[in-house]
Amino acid sequence: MEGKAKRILIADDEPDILEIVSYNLSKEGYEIYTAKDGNEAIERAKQLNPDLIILDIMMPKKTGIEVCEILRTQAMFQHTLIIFLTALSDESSQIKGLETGADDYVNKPISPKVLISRVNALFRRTNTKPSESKTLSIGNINIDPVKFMVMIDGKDVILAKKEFELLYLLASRPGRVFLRNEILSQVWGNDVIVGDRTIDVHIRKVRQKMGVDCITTVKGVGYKFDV
Amino acid sequence: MEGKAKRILIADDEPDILEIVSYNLSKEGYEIYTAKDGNEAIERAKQLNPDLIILDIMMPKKTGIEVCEILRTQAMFQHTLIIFLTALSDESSQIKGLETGADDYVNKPISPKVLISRVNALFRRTNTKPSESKTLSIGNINIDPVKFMVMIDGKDVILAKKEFELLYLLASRPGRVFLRNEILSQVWGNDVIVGDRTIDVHIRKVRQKMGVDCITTVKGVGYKFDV
DNA sequence: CTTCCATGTTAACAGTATGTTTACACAAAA
DNA sequence: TTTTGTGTAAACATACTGTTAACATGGAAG
Repeated sequence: MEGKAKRILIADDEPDILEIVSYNLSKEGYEIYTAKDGNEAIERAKQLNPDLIILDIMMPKKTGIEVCEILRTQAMFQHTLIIFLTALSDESSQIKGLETGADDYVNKPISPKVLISRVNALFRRTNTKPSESKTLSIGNINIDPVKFMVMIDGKDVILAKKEFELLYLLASRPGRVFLRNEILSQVWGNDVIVGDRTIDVHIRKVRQKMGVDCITTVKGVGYKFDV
Repeated sequence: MEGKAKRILIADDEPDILEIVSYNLSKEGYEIYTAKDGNEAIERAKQLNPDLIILDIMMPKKTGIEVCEILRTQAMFQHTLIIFLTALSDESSQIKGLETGADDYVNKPISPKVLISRVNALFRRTNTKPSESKTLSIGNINIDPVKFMVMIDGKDVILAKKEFELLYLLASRPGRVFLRNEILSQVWGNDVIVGDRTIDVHIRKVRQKMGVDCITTVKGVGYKFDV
């Protein structure tokens, strides 16, 4: 059910707001990142590629509107959710915000509960597209079967097909030990017969390419992905 | 340009509201249908299978909340957008509404313009796929599907039709890997049968003409546009 | 300490997926 | 008609994957 912690970037120049929102959303199981002004928001967005960006409108350097406009011109952020969170409650600001390409517009003073509800509602709606939803996140490791990509601390790791399938299997149940037989039947298929060392060699390649050792050997049993 | 007029069902027991909302949304090009109470809303929803349902909460027969709950149990309405439009502005109602499975919650008195913005925002998000003829920018690469042109660092690159379609598909989701099958069905169409090397040849031509290598091969899987 | 066995490591091999080039049919433009 | 360019196919070249085999290592049991 879980699988993936959504990443949320919050940009606001008021530390109080950052703290309140961060606290409440992280309690809901989201991974929270923050930025203090418009420029920092753009920079961090590019680094993190978050699932949702919450933007204050009145910020130093660049306003939330400007940030939104800039991000929306980039293909990378075409599908990123954006919520404006602002004290400007007048009608035209709201319309402007939504037309800039935001997905929601919430007025301050904010109620944490309402914000959480709206965030959840946004994710509920986008989650229904099953294509993007199988991404695994364990710590700072990101495994995306759609992009066929592994990211560690924001850096890409290119794995071959079998290597990726192997890693994905292990990472799908972090901490759980997979017997060699299980791995064979899941990654190679039941009817394929391969030598004993084949799994080891692939494990080695994955370990090597990832740099981080997140796969533990359980001698006489199999392998597991470290939690 | 546009595909097809979106259908919106509005349920409210106040004729005035029905009229104002209907008028404003139909002016935007939507097809509008109405219902006067909860039961009628459910009935008409089943008949019409609308793209969006706008529900008043305080209605005779069944409240908007009840209607929403009932609809959401039906597979048919799992992906239908729902907006609550209500005079109940208190926080808990809003939360309740959103948690029932609604996609937005707008308070009365309504501003037609705000409502329109929010409706548009919802559809913008779900419209995703087909020919979202928007200019894409990735880094210093600009792809304009209207002019059928690609610019790199301000310099024009002329691509043939198929080449352009291929590039545009990949660039529409930078980082995402497209399987060979996907590429075939999206660029060539489902029924067309072409040889194995055809995709490669086109990829090569695109790479060649662009000068920059922004397309990565994922062996055994497909191709992706580098982020 | 020695032995044994499971796994780690490395290099090399074969098969396959993709890259590359050329050629040709066909359509559009001139 | 000629000319030019596009899309596809075929043939060959290349690079990489997946696999094996041979050997190294390391820990546990005796």
